[in-house]
Order: sequence, then structure tokens, then C-alpha cells
Amino acid sequence: MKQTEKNDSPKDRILNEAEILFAEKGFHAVTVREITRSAKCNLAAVNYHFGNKENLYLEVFKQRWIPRAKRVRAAFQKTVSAGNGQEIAEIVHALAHAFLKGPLTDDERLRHAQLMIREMAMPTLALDLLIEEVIQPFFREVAGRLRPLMEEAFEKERLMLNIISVFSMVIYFNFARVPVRRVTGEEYDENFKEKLVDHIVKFSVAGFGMNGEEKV
Amino acid sequence: MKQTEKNDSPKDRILNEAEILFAEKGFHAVTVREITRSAKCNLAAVNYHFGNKENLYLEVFKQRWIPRAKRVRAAFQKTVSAGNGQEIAEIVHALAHAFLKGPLTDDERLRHAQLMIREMAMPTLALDLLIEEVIQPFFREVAGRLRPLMEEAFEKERLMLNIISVFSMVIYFNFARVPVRRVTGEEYDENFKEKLVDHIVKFSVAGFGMNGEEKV
DNA sequence: GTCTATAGCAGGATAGAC
DNA sequence: GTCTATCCTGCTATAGAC
Repeated sequence: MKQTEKNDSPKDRILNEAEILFAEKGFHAVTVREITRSAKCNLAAVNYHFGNKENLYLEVFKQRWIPRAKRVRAAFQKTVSAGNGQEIAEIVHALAHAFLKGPLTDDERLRHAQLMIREMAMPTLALDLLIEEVIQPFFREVAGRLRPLMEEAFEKERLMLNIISVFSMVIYFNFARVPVRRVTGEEYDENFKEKLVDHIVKFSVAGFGMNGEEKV
Repeated sequence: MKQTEKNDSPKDRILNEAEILFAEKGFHAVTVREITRSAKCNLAAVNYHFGNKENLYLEVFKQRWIPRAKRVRAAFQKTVSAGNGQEIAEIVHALAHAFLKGPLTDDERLRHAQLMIREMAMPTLALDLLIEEVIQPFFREVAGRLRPLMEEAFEKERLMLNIISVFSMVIYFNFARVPVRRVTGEEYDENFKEKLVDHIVKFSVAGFGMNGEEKV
């Protein structure tokens, strides 16, 4: 069950295979030869369609990564709209579910997380695009939905740190599968992912409701 | 203020510069020529001292990354021993502080996180080493310290997920500086890092104390 | 638009002088 | 142990036939 099929155009096949390979190995570890071999097309095709390797990498984000991120966000929005959206737990659950179970296949989800992680840890031109088009707007939407559910005294900064914390868990559980498996002894099957969603919701909701002042 | 000074041996200088470059750019994006140029030594030195480029990468982890991780852990242990170690907040604070402020310089901390992230998202031989020698033992120590402070009914799995969540925040705030800056508008100065530690402690302690059952 | 062939160069690694 | 010189593979990118 390969993602790239013969009926796609060479250009599409290149984008598909390039995304898989870039996600698995990173930009520099992947060669144009490898991409065109996987895409069953000619070596020159990358340069013909995308100019050069670097631009192909950018196009992977523009034409594959960003649309997929938008599907994840749409899934989040749909879930939230389906409920009454008046509960913090509901919003966090929609978020964790969209990322960890959501509309993507398991392979897609892993690729998606790996590409993002690589950009965050080692930014290229693509990161600006991601932040501008996906991360910022999504973050603002979540903040906008949560703010009215918070107590008055809740400062803006605390809300932001809370949301980042939820994202940090969701992202971490997605990309750090190897150490998580080793530490928990669990496989990433549907059952475990369900437990993760549940955990993130409970942990975060408690964290959101924290009493502001810790005991010194 | 360069880390590598003339009085170090070429072998040490290579290790120092290689770590910096591998952290910044990743294994494949760095060339042996670049490393030896930075280390002000000859091109052949890498092969003479380390056999080949890949083995140099492993040695960076063995001789630089792991010892540094042990310094972080030692800082955590020292802080915990200094208190009475009977408070969850105290342990989480020691953890967050060790990672986000701790004994490392800011450059070291960033490099350290980047190397780890890269291994987690795209494992090589080095990751087994890290998990075996650092991640597992540290994780077990934290679990061992926290378990007696939990209520009886606390299952093992919930404790593990809690600890992973703390790590996820600590790690995320360390490596995802670019998007965090963009979203919060804050710079990573001492003041902001202090706020982050504080936030992680409050959020986590609340999360740990969560009531088990969420409202449906 | 797709191919073959190849230019042109940078990479890791080694041989052998000192 | 450290150097210079060099091998040779494999890369990106392009020219030009079809």
C-alpha cells in the first residue's frame, strides 16, 4: 500500500516521495537520486519541476505539510463545534485527539511531526512559513477559545504558557516514540494512544486550573 | 570566548568543534573539512583519531554529551538532597531548574537539547546509548523519588506518563525556542527562563494531583 | 515533459613524507 | 602525531536529444 501510485504525475510522485524521505532522514541525508528513484522518474525531473533540491524541500512544506496541518486543524474545529465548546476539557481533548489520533494515518502523523521537529530544532526558510501560516493562527484560535473559559484574573502570559505546554506534550508524544516506548514498555497502538489523549487532557486541565500560588 | 582553545589537544578540539557543528546542522550537513578547519587541525586528523566521521559522531556523545547529561543530573540530585525531598513541587522544581537554568551555559544547553532531539526524531546508534546510560536511569530515579509521595492508588503507568509530561515540557521549551519566542514575544533571558521553571512546576504539580476522573 | 549523458565539483578516506 | 597530496566515489545541476 504505497502512497505514490503510477497514476500520479511525476511531479506529484516526487513531492510524495520527497516528503517521506526528508522526514525520515533530513534534507542533507537525502539525495536527489534517491528521490527520483523512489518516484520512479528521471534524475533530471527534480530540477525541471522544482528548479533545485532546496526549492523542492520548500514545496514539500507548501504543497504537502501545510495542507495536512490544515486538515488536523479542521478536525479540531469540527470536534469543538460538535460539542458546546464551553468546557476546557473539551477543547484540550479535541486538540490532543486531533494530533494523536485525528484524521492522519499513523505514517502521516509521524512524518508530519518529524518534519516539524526538524524545522523547530534547526530552522530553515520553511519554519517562517510554518509559523506564519499554521502555528501562529492555530495557537491564536486555541487561545481565543480558551480565554473566555478562564477566570478573570488569568493573565495573558499564563494562558500562553499553558497552551504551549499542551502542544509540547502532544508534539513530544508524537515524535519521541522510541524513548517513550523504552520507558513505558508500551507500543503505539490505538489503545495506548487513547491513554495518551486521556492523560494529556487530565494533566492539562488540572494544570490550567492550578491555584496560581505554589507552596514555598 | 571560544570553547576550543589552542592549549587543548587536536583530538579534544575536534570533539569540541564537532559537537557544536553536529548540534547546529546535523550529521550529514557537516563536513569533516569544516570540522578540522574549525578545530584548526589537519583534515586527516579525524580519520587518524576516530577512524571515520560516523565514529567521531558517536564519540561526541560518549565523551561530551553523556558527561554533560550527568552534570545536569548531578545538579538535580544536589538540589533535591539540599531540601527535604518530601514535596512533589520540590522535585519537579529541581528537575525544571536543572534543565532550564542548571549548570550548563546557555550555548551548552541549546546544543545539548538539539543533539538529543535529533536523535529522538531520527535515531542512530547513539540513541540506544543515550537511553541506556542517561534517559532510563534518570527517569527511574525521578520515578523512585516521586512514587512515595503519591497516593496509594496511583498506578505505575500514570506516574510514568506524568514524568514524561514534565520532561516533554522541559525539553520542548529548550529546543523550540524559535516558535516559543514568536508566540509569546519573549526573549530567552534569565527572567523568562525563571518564569518557565515556575510555570512548569505549577502546571505539573497540579497535573500530578489531578483527580483521576474527568468530568464527562 | 521526459529522457540520457556528462560536466563540474565536493565529499570521505588514505598513502606516505616528516 | 601531524602534515600534504591525492584518490575516487557520489553529488547537484545542466545540456541537448527525443
